[in-house]
Amino acid sequence: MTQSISVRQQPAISKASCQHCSLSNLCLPLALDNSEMSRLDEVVNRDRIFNRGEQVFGQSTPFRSCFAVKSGAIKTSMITESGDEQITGFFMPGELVGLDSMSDDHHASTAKALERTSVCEIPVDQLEQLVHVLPGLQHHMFHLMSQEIRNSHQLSVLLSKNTAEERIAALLLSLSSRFRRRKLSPTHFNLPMARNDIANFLGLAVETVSRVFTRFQNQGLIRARGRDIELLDLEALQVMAQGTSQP
Amino acid sequence: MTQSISVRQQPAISKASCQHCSLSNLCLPLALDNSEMSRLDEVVNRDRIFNRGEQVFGQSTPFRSCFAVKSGAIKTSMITESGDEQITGFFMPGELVGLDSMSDDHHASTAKALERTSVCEIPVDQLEQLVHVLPGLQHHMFHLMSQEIRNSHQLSVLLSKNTAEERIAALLLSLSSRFRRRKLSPTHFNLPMARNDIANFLGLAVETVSRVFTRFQNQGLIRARGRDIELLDLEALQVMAQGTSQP
DNA sequence: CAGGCCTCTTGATTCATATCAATCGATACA
DNA sequence: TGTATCGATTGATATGAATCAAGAGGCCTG
Repeated sequence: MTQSISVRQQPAISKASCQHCSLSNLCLPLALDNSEMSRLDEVVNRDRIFNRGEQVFGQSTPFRSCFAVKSGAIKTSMITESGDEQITGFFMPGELVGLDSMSDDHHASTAKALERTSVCEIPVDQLEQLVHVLPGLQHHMFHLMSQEIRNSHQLSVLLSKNTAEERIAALLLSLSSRFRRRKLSPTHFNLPMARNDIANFLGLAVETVSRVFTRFQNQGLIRARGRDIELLDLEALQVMAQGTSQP
Repeated sequence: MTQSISVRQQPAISKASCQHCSLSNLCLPLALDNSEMSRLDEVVNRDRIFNRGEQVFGQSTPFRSCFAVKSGAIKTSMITESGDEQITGFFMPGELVGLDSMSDDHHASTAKALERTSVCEIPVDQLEQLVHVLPGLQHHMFHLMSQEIRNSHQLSVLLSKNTAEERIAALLLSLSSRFRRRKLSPTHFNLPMARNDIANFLGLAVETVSRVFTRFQNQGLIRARGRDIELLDLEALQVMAQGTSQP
């Protein structure tokens, strides 16, 4: 039996300011000094809470704000005209959601909380004004958006070039490095999302995801008990993720 | 026999300025008034020419500039560690290439000319400064980058949810609307890219692309002679592109 | 004008993964 | 406490597109 004491994220004793937020070195404040940070503080709508499954915004929602994840996790997806969902990203604490919507007056995607999640809401009109007086923030915004493009291209590569095993290895490693970034264990963590979401994101059937997990387990690459995941052989996973196309 | 007089794009009698460029209503100047445009003019490196197959930049190139396509066409791709290419986008006149690289000091992708192509080079450090004094341009840059994220997400949807036929229909329609935007015929145009590139971009084998083209032709949806394409039934293509998943 | 080299097309076979079907376990529910 | 519901797993079968193989049509080059 594993300890089943749920290690809930304490909502960080933030005095409702970026300065005191434990994520300030990951999130937007990363690019700012203290005085600049307080400018940002003024426009941020702190601590909006969403329960698992609740929608942060939808494709029909007018676009007013971006959201920084504070705790929990969010998935974004596009719902096609024929009604099915394609998950386009998972967002963890310190990451910014909604950057794909800045080219329109309504959101380009739907964002849902994967678990109980708290976010900081950042109104875009105020963000744009702020960016205008804080060159560092502007640069950082370009950086973030560019990163987002790159991630998405990377996803395209995964979807069109890689096998089921390679895709799943890549996802596990991506999650791992994001946990590491937050100074959490990169080898033992809880998946914030269901198998279903993984399958959808990676363009696979749930059954395939399940099979690959058990295969990985039999090969001694991981240990998986539901959402509790342990990566036992990072190197092997890295090799796997890269794909070995040419002989 | 079709007229084989090649309708080469005249390099627009641009007096080397955005004001006189025929693309000013599509490209960056879109967001600017005349005085602002001349500021942009000062930083743009005009009329760099690349022949078919030549590289505009590569993944190892230090990132200094974005490029606006003036005539011709460009493909961008990511080369994976295992050495194979995944095309991430096609860029036509009036479109901006290189936005995925603003988060790093080297390019995130490789850009190659698909045919003889002229581009305007825009040094990023100067662009960032300019953006800082021209709020309209800043807004537009956010818009463009956001659009790029959206496009890429759209590609992911295509790759993971749609059949070969649906993907190809979608690509043809995307090209069509981009020709329309430039006031060219949306139903009769020359593909700037080879079948190979289409296949790669859409995550298919060349043979599959070829087969789908002939199938479409037999169904009376298109007429295809090599790169010369005529869309005969836009509506049917639209229906096809959306995919009919649920019964 | 012939030869060589691409690009594109067409046909036959194979394979990875989807789909269909059933069971199991856990959590929620009343 | 039993029952309904949902998520995950496992097995059997079907299939869309890849791969393998070969030929056809252009286009350049010597």
